[in-house]
Formats: sequence, structure tokens, C-alpha cells
Amino acid sequence: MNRTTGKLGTEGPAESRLPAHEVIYRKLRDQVLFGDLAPGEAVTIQGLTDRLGAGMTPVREAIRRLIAEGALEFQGNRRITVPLLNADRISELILARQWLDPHLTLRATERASLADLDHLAAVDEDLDAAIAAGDLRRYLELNHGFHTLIYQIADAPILADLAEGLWLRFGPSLRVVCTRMGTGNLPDKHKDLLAAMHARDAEAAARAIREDVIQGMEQVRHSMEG
Amino acid sequence: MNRTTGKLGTEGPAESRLPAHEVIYRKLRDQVLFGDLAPGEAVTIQGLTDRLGAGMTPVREAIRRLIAEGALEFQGNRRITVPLLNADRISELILARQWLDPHLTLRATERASLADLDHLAAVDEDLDAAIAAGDLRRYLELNHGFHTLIYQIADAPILADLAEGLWLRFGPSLRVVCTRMGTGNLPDKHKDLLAAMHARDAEAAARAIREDVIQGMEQVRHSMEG
DNA sequence: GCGGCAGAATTTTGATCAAACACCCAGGGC
DNA sequence: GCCCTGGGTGTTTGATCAAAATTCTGCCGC
Repeated sequence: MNRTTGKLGTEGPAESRLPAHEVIYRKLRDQVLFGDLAPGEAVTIQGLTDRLGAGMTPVREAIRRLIAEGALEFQGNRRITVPLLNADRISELILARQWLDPHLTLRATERASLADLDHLAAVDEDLDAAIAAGDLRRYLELNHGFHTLIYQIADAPILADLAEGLWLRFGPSLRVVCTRMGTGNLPDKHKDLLAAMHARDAEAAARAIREDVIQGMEQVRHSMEG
Repeated sequence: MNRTTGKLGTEGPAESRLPAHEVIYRKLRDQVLFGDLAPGEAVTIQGLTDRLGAGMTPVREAIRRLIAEGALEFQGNRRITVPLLNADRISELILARQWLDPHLTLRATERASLADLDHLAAVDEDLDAAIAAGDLRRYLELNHGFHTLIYQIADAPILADLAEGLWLRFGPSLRVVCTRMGTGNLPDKHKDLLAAMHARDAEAAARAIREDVIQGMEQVRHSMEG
């Protein structure tokens, strides 16, 4: 993930090649994905132009994109908020991920190069380090990165788009859950998954990712009820 | 992909209260969905401002939305086109619909009111009339409307959004296929589906929609190879 | 002399902004 | 309690700037 932290106005030649609306989009998207914006929180266009130091046209375009992806919600009365999930929405997300992620993992296991597997293992190591260090934000970024990498290896852009879209919907809630549970208690099935992928056992890999997904998403659901 | 749901029957003044970018979005979306824009065709922002008689900001926002939904594609440089599907993309679409549509139909069968079933039957009747009249455009609209209605009855907005997004991706190709095959040769499984839903046999309904989806999508795939 | 290619000028298109406009909600006056 | 008004917000426009594509032109090689 490239982090374009440059401010507008005094940009170097390298980073100025990305249009402002794209930069704004990625920044906002990450803020939703990693829970910097809490579920239910309202966002205003003018507030963002100030906070991100950009004009209003790029901000508007970024917001439209995020609304289309389900990352933000247009509340009839001209208010834009980070969607609040209820139990039904979470059930839908679990159902969709339970199908999408195993399918993508299956494909990824069949197609992964040795370099891909090394890359995955490296991300997972960083992930463990982030947990050990208690760095929640970095954990969230790396966990997302781990799954995104699998999506990319699967080489199925449409299905990957669908899966990425789901992440945008539960990202804010995931942050809340992890904050509540603390960084010491974040189990995953990544080790099982990596072992299965190395053994080219696609079925086992799909099972592992399915358990990983269920484990994570059920925590979100459960934390909702309490 | 977010429906700004207005109550039916309050038309007229409500139409003029819709923001321009929303109007442009729907117009453009329909043109993609029903194949007025051919696969591979390029669209320019300024061309649309002229063609649709709108300012450039609303057009830009509509295009961003459609790109986010996969209805349009941003080709590296600054060219925007209607995506061209290859065999791999079509396989993904078939796979996704084969899972999504039956699931939504299952839910719809459990939840449909008698009024819903009547509504579905009415749309299907209009659809047959459109086929008989050889009105391709109207057939495409009603066929989409039929499936969308099922999605809405299923009362699962996230899954419905995913399914609607898929339609945007194969819409242009569907038009090409149907044009090539002629209006006289457009079979579907809607009658089986309606019978199953009336009997509240959710499994049978899911089976019927699955066959309908496969039948339609395989035509797209097959027409691609020739 | 003819054709093709490199490079420059033109033209088309996209990106961004600042101001004008419309709308909604809150708060004050009657 | 109701109406009116003002501030703030979202929406839209048109102008301006930058970048890319296209066209034109003149030179070089054949």
C-alpha cells in the first residue's frame, strides 16, 4: 500500500502524478477501513476540505466513490455517515465472505508462485510482530493486507472487488471490536492457511480461510449484541 | 449502488428535487445496463456534458460512481471505456451470480407477500409481451426489473447491491448477445420460478433461478467465443 | 521525387477551484 | 404556537490551468 502523505500545493514531481481526488479517496478509504472514522460518525464535505486541505471537487468525487462502495452512507437528509451495522447486515457480510474468501483462496492456492507464498509469510510475520507490539492500527493494516494479497494472487478481479468492498463495510466495526478485546487476544488461522497453501492443498486452504473469516466476523457479531 | 428510495406514487415534483448528479448517474447507468453503450466504447466527460446537457461536476461524480461499481473502467491514461469482458471475467460473473441469485431467491421466497408475487407475475407478463412485440430494449429493462424485484423482496441490501453490481458488468454484453440472437429466441425459467415461489418451495425456486442465470450467462459466454 | 518519421503547435480533454445558488434547520420575534 | 430570517451546508456552474492526443510540418533517407 503506497502511503502518499504529501500535502497539496507543495508537491514533488513524483507524487503529483496522482490526481487529488485519487489521493483523497485513498486517504478517506483507509480511514474507514481501519476505523479512524467510527461507525455512525457523520462526515461533512466542508469538514473534509478543511481537514485534508483540498478543494471541494476532489472531496466530493472521493465521497461519491465511497458511497458507491458502501463505505459511506447517504442518509436521506443530506447527511453522510459511516454506516452502522445491525445484526442482519453482519449476517449478510458473514454469508458473503464465507463464500467469497474460500473461493478466492482456492484459486490463490492453485496459482501462487513461491514468491507469492514468501510474500504472504512475510506479511504474516509482520502481523505477529504488530500484535506482540500491541500496535492495533498496524495489525489492522497488515491483516487487511494479508487477505488482499490472497485476493490478488487469485487473479479474479471481479470477485476480488466484491471481497474488498465487503471489507469497507465492516472495517469500522472491526476496529471497535479489536479495541474492545485488546491486542493480546487476536487469534487467526493464517498459519494453517500458509501450511495448506505450501502443500498445495487447496481444499484445506479454503477450509482454513473459512474458519479465519468466521472467527473474525463472529467476534464482530457477538460484540454487537453485548 | 445506494438506492435513494422514494415512496412510489409521489412522482412529479419529487423528480425535479433529485440532484443533477443523481439524474445523470441513473441515465448513464441505464445506458450501460441496457447496452446503449457498447462494450469497449469510450466515453469522455466533456462528450457527456454536451450529450446530456449538464455541467461537468455532476457528470464527473456520476462517472466516479459508475467506475467504482465496475460499470465503467478507467484505462490507465485518462480514457474511460465500457469494460470489455473476456472469457475469464465471464466465468467470474457466472460463478458469482450462481451463488448470489439463488441465495437471494431463497430469501425472497420465504419473505414474499402475496402482493409481491402478484407484482412479479405482472412484470413477467409484460416481459412476455415485450418478447412477442420484438421490443429488445423493453425486454432488457423488464428482465432486469424482474430480477431486481426479487433482490428487493429478499430484504438483504448488501447482497442485493452485490448482485446489482454484477448486472452493470454484463449489461452491455447481454445487449450484444440478444441482438445477435434475435428477440424470438429468449428462453427463461421465470414461470418455473413463479410456480415455486407461489408454492413456497424455496429450494425449487433457488434451483429455477440458478438455471435461469446459467442459461442466460452461458449464452453470453458462448457468444463471446464465436 | 516520394514516403516516413520526429518534433512542435494545436486542439481536445481532464482536474481543480472559487463563487453563485438553493436548501434545510435552528432560533428569535410576534 | 407560528412565521420569518439567518447561518451553514450541499449543489452547480463557469473559468482556468495542465496534460495528453492529434495534427501539421519540415527534414532526412531511400
